Amino acid sequence: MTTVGVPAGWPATEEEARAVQDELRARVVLDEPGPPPGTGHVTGVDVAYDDDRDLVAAAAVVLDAATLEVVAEATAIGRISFPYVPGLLAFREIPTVRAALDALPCPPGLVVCDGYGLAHPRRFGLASHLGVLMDLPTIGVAKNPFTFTYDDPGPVRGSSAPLLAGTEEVGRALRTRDGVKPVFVSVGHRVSLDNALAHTLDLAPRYRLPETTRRADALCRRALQEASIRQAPTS
DNA sequence: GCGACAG
DNA sequence: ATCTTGTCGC
Repeated sequence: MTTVGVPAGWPATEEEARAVQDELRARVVLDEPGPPPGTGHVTGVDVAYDDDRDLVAAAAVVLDAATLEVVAEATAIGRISFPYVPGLLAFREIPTVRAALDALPCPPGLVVCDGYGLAHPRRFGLASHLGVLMDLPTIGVAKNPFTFTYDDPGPVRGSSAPLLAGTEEVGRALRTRDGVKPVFVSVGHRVSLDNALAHTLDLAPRYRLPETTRRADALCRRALQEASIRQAPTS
């Protein structure tokens, strides 16, 4: 497990953060299909917070895309680098997530983020931001529609419908389980929307959420617990 | 101005 | 995100 502070030059205000997004947005690559679904490595990343102790725990869990077995995992502990502001989530999560990815013993392959990529007020959500900074193929799978609207997909697993910002399609609502609320998939960096959907469906054969985010979520919570206990031991 | 708003 | 027990259902 590695420890990280707030990076030098990290945005301190919302205005600075938005300016960073407006500049980095130009580097997003949308014309690559990305790794073929079902092959290679797929890595889930997620973060847990302890606002009282100013702690962030991030986890990266690498799965074999064909079997969904865990191949490798890593965690990182950091300081909270930005408050939660809708549209600026990346500034809160990226430093620690990046450290966890750097600590992996193997290449992550496709990275699956808990949140959005293109589906973002300035079309530069967490998945796109992480992808550009680390030059990795990324997608975003979110649990909520954020500010977007969507037509309800058919009731059967695999059905999808456009996720809309006005009339612009910024992602898809994808049903991963029969009759269960869909997840919201958007492209991050260097992956097509069709492949993003195929990956997400492959990664969720049984539960609503992809195994990548389920594994990463469980691991970062464990890491946060251990870090909190270490900082405030019980006597 | 008011309300909504990924995690 | 996080605070949190039991409970309804396959």
